[in-house]
Amino acid sequence: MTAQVLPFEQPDPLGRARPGPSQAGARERGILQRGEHLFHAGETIQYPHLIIAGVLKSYVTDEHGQECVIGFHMPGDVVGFEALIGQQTFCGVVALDTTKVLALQHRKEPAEPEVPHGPNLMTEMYREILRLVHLLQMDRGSTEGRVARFLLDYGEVQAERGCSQRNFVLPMARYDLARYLGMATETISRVLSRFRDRGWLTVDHNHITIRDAAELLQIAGSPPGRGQPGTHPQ
Amino acid sequence: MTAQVLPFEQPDPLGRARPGPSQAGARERGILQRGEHLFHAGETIQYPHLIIAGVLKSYVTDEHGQECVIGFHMPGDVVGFEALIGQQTFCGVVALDTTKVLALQHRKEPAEPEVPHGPNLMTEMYREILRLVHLLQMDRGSTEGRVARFLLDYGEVQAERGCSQRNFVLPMARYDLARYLGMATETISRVLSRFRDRGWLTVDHNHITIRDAAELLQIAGSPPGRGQPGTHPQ
DNA sequence: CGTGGTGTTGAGTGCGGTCAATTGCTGTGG
DNA sequence: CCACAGCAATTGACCGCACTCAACACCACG
Repeated sequence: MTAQVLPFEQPDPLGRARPGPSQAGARERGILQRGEHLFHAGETIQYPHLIIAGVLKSYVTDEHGQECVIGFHMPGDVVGFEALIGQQTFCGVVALDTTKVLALQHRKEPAEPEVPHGPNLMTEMYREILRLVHLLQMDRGSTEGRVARFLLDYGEVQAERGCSQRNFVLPMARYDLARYLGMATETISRVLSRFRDRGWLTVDHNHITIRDAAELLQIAGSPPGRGQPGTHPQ
Repeated sequence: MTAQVLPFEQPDPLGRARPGPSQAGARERGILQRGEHLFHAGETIQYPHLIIAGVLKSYVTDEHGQECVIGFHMPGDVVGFEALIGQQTFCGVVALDTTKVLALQHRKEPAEPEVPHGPNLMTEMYREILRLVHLLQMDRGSTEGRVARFLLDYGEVQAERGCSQRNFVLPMARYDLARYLGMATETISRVLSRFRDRGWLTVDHNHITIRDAAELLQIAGSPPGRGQPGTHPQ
């Protein structure tokens, strides 16, 4: 890590956020309450931020006010790499829960030694591209396929963090999940209920336990439209 | 431009391509016939390529063989920036028409002067991210909205090239367009016919003339589902 | 002239969206 | 401690958009 921690003293580009219940001074220490924005779309930011704890979502808003969730960000992720190339943020980033972030100072000296962060930033952007392509691909499938794929992917992320791959708590609301997967919240509910009825998983509010990953994987990438041709009743 | 033109002598990672009708030696000079691949997915490539003439599409293929078109690339675009960070390509790139490309040599000297291409590559990747987010956002709208948005966007690209913004020839087949916009080819046909019947444009095979950009813009980002609420009968 | 690829158009249907009612959880005040 | 309001999530009813299947038109080939 060549980045250096700053005391997180952004002047006040966050003033637009609702006057949340957070204690004065909490935000300056990098604490965000649920619903508070880390960045707003179009903002010019100083530093990328490392997420210490909590969850954030990044989203864009279309001309009709509909929000399109681009991604969820967990502890260890870095958001706001636009700071490193002097671009405005193209999406808003908001806390889904109480969240702690850390501003990362980026060395700006022109005479950069060989591979300090440069490759890191590039590979970070490259991974972002891969993530978006993956999301784009998901969008083409059926709603069941999208939800199944999301749950499996989320399980893998959890596993990478040393948590259970099959037993986890979704940190985001149905609405956010729906906006991420491109469907209605009711459809999320229905699909989860369907999976539960088939015995593929158990659902208790946001607590998910995967019971049959094989079946989920089976339909994870299934195309929309009618199911297996030849299987439908006459 | 700090890139240098190479005589395009890729050994033969392209051998997998179908034994196209191209003359021997044509490909070595950077000429691709319709259907020939510039890159295959998973390939490790040496240099990014500048497109001189023609059109390419980049795509990924899901586990069911369905291809998902990520983008179309026109003269002036650069594809294959993975070469600069030593990554494998994540998507295939194939010519939609006779195409001429140029391999760009990338200086690898560690002591890079200040801003030779570094920012260029990064901003290139950043623009790719923006493009993907835009595409993702489009996917949420109705089919009419997606086609309208595509035509308007394509017109703008044409205008940037000094061509007519309202009168152009689409270089890709209906199938590719459908795969790009996430719909069936029949739907593309139907939407274009509908636009034509409404007098918004004229269609002659791939030759499009936009006659009412305002109307197209109106529905460009319209959400799917029923039309204007309050307008439906009773 | 036959043939295959590509685009258009029609018929039918199912997935998933909207609308709406109900349930359950949470926090707040009496 | 309970009543109530407010919000999130679930479930049901309905229906329209877009997909599949199918037939046909149109070129560009040999």
